[in-house]
Amino acid sequence: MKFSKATDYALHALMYMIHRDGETTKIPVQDLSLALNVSTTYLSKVLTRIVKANYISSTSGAKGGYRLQQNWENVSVYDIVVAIDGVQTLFEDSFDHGEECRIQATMMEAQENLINTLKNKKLKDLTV
Amino acid sequence: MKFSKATDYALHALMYMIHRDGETTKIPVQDLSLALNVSTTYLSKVLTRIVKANYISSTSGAKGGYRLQQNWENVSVYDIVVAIDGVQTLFEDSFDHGEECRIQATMMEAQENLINTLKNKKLKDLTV
DNA sequence: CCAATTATAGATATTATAAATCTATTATAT
DNA sequence: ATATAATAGATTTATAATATCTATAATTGG
Ligand code: SF4
Ligand code: SF4
Repeated sequence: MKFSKATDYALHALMYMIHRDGETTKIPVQDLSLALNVSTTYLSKVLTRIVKANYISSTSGAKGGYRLQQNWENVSVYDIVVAIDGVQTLFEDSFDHGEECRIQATMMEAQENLINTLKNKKLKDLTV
Repeated sequence: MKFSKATDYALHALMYMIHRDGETTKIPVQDLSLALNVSTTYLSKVLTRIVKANYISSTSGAKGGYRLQQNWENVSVYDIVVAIDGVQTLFEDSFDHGEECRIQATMMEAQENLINTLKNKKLKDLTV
């Protein structure tokens, strides 16, 4: 019942990028790594997932780096969580007696509330 | 971002006890273990935490076993989660820049929503 | 008191997963 | 061509959850 550190790193890297230059400049992982105190290789691996999910872009080579996409303002915290950790289920029913079960239903409801909260928070909201 | 299996087992054991006899009979872990298909030793270890939290009682020796407390109806799903896994934080801030941070605040809010949902579900509600 | 039954405690082992590193490769600018 | 930077894949390390094992303590009934 814990978010991964990778998600933590990703969110912070994004916040750093947002505060730095918006979507104008390419920022090498080196810079982010320094700011967050995380190894370049690991952070790069994490950010690659955000690239794959198309919330940031990347360019290799000299003067390359990561850059926010135009749509960044509408990306939600949940989007990032999913990009990093995939779609998670809070509750893994060890037995599963079917739909109408109250334990399952309760956990699902709790999970929905959690997810909706995170869906409703856009990255932009985090900057205010 | 997952509830533990132990919590799963505990909830199911409790449901079993509730459906069996309410708070009248002592049920040996053997029975529960059989019903849930979990080893007696492990299940016992899990249930001991529920005993410690005072939601069920236990008596050793022949004719012993676990029994619901009078107050079981008002025990919430969250109570069980805490009894098993302790108070958990969904988000471990790797850096922590303080109170006013929006990332932290968002995660806290999401966590609160999750917890409140589980607090509002009593074991009794699960039987309906 | 004795034997059977049952929970508990503590140590240990097993498994699973996340976190991190390392190496090699590919892409780009100058 | 060289330096820079991302990516991929393999591998290692760390951590926590899950589970088992063994010994001990408590209770019942004879
Ligand atoms: S009681 Fe509900 S949660 Fe438990 S095994 Fe059955 S379906 Fe799953
Ligand atoms: S930005 Fe917020 S979440 Fe990130 S380290 Fe600072 S306080 Fe923590």
